[in-house]
Amino acid sequence: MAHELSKAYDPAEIEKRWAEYWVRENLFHTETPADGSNVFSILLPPPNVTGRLHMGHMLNHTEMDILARWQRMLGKDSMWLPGTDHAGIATQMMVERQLAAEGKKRQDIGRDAFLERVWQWKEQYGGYILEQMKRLGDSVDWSREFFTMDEHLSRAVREAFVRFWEEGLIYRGTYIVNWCPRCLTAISDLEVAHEDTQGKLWEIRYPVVGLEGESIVVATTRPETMLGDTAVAVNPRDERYTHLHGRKVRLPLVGREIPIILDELAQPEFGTGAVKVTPAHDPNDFEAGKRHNLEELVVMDETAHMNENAGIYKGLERYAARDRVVADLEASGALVSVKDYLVPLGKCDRCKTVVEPRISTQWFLAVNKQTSDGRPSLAQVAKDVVNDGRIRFTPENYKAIYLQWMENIHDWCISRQLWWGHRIPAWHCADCQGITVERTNPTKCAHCGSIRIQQDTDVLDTWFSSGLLPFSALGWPEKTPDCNAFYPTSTLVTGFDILFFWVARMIMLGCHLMDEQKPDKRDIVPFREVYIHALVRDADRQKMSKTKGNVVDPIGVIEKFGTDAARFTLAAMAAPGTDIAFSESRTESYRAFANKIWNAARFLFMNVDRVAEQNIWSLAEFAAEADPKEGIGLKGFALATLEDRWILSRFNRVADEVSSALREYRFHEAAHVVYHFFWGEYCDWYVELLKPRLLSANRDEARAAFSNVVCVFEGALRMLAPFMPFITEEIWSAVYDGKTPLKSIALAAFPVTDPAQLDADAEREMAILQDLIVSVRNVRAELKVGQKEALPIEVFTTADVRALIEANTVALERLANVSILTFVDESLAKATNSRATARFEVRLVYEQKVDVAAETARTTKELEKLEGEFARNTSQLGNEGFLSKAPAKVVEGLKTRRVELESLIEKSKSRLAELGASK
RNA sequence: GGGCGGUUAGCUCAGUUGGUUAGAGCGCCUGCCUUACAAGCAGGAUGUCGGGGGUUCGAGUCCCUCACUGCCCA
Repeated sequence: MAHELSKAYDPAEIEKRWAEYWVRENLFHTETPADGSNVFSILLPPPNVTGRLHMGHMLNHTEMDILARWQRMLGKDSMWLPGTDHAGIATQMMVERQLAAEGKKRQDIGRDAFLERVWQWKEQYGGYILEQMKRLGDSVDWSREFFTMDEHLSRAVREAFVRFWEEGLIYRGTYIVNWCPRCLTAISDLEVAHEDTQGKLWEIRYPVVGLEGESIVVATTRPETMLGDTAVAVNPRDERYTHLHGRKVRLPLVGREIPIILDELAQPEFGTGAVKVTPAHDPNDFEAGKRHNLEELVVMDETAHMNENAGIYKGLERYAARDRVVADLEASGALVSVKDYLVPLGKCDRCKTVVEPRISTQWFLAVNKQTSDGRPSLAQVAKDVVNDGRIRFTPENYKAIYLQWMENIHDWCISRQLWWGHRIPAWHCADCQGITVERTNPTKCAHCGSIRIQQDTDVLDTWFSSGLLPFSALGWPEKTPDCNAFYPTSTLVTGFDILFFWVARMIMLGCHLMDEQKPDKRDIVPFREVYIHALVRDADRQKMSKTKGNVVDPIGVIEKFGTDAARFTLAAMAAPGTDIAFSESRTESYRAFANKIWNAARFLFMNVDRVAEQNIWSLAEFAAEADPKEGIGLKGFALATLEDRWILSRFNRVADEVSSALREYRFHEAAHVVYHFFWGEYCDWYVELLKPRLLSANRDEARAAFSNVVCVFEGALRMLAPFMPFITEEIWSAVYDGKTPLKSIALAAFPVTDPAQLDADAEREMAILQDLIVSVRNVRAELKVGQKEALPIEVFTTADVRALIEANTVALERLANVSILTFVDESLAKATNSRATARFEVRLVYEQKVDVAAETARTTKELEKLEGEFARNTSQLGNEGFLSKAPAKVVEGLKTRRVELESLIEKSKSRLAELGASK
């Protein structure tokens, strides 16, 4: 039979099969709808082609997949767009490494041949991470897969560049930029990681020209740059130097005379209050240099070796030069002191080489400038759309972080001196030096008509192209049906580490470039919501890092516990704003959950087979009734007993709780709710209560029971499917004996609350019954009665609870192992082997008595707790302010509780007295 | 230096607008191979919610302050 499940749950086999099936069937392809009114669209943060899946990806993908599947099951046109990023530096480095193994450099083979090699590399290894994504079960639309260097995406990059150029927002200029002397390229501010490093502070004496014995002492952490000093700055308010205004100093070692300038760059409070100024090698000095028209004397080359301007130091690497300069300063007596000093060193994000500020000609995107046609700046719009709620951040505090960053943003250096990437579409004229920027490759200079033009050699920052993805991947600049239907995307799920790199840039670029396509200005944003997820750390809360060796490999976790368990673990731990301390013990427990689902299915199928043979009921009857596209409540559920009414009500309530949680990205809550419902309610109580009816000789009763138990089970599978897509797919298919009405559970409907199926009475009554059963079990455990020994019990209670219990004696007998149930007319509070609650008192009829000492201790503690609560209750209810100000509901609750407390305290006291007497 | 966060059971973490008895998983203790599940079942123990002060009828939740700690930016 098609619903035969293997005895042991084996995720590896199941997951492999379905992962392949989903891809093969193109199951998650979404046709483009006419408009975006019923769309849920989400863009995958494209992993680098060089990338390998890590735990951060798995969290990120799990969350997106839960959202995408949930929305799809809610009937949305759910489209999750996958792709990879060409990752300029990273990819270029991979191929350079290959070349190095052959003893070659990229310059040896030339640009064209090199790019050929990169493409080869990409074809061969670039799809690795996409294959890993398939193992995660990501429900992406593979038919729309993109690569940022694809032709149509490259065209979008070019169009964006040309437009910005035409609007005056892209400009070329000579500025001081962050330069990586190893990668040999400029990098943006964001790609520099500042790190406090133990260094030194050298104080150097610069003699004042024409004033014998006078000098200025400057402090520096980079003495080698003194070779490029073109001034010394003092603060105009600093009286220590007033008499030196207008003078010059003589640069030690070099002998050059340089002016003393007055500038706020020098802070009187700091050290001697005087600073050396090296405009070509420090960003602040560069600014000061501009203010004072100083010469920008470059003393290093692009590889951070000293150049001819450094005189005798020429050819030395910067740190070797530093040692020599310091030694020479010391020898000449110009060195005043050396102190240990914590230096905030900027390092290249990619290769950790210390960044060298360097003057060079680069391309920039102006972010604080109005466009030539009078539109507000990119940064302004990017702030507006967040301030006015067109984009919403979760957790909310990222809004402030984002806005603050946007407030202080500088122009973006978008050119990189790499070969791999989108080459800048600008042509330089050898005759008139003019720049030609066009949509199609020009053949002559737009300014002088010369044909001696050459394309700029730089490429664009990778983030420039990824910043366009929310629309370029949908076909922009064309006004495609995809742009119409899927932009703005519904939500963006990503980590805070790329909040500025990527999220902020998508907002700037998206709002600007999509403005013309979206008449409703609410729709210009690249996404309506941003969910920033946490960091996955190791079990000890340490950041995972290769150097620490504590990196958890997601594929390893998947192989050990299964994808479903790994996904569920991450979901269950993904509370917004809180880092995840990933632990295998948690994963183990969620594999146990998967196992529980598996065994529940086996149990059902085992019983189904039995009754099918007797022609009582079969799965075909369920399949005939089922409408898997209908998500409201449960259809075909027959209300017969308390547990039926209860589980139906709980199912409906939980459906709503899961969706509410997911709407607010509270993945952990959604996971917990569905976990507890399936295990703690469906398995532990409903199935247990239902077992006798499954075996019932009464045909109608048995049929109703089977129908119900399978009905809820199938509904629960649909509720679990976004979290655990594999096991639910496998079992759902089995429920239909392999003849599913839809190609996948992923296309079925997610449960939605039917208010008519909520039943508060049933839930309240069930709680009493559960309480009674647990009380009996509790006393049994204390008496150490064997599991198999049935005992008579006596119950003292009110008429309505009595009626409730009488209607459910079978349940009581089975689940509490009760032999005979007797109702008595007198309180059992004092009786031995008893338990008292506010609704009933119950006693086990058993000659052996409980451990009096242990029972006394337990009851004493209970009494203390009750009395504590009673005292608080009394003081609150005796408080005028409370009575007049607290909501009526709360006051009523406390009053009801007071009556209960009085009764419980009375019962505990008499119990204690009785125990004392029996000693 | 500027900004943001965290401190709740042995461990890792939840706790939505202040409101009745602060929860989960793991771990721990006791008893069970009850034929769906030992990856299981049943029962149990465990918290001065970092310290101090304040607002309030009422504070784990809001404010101030101190301590420790993490992150981002410069």
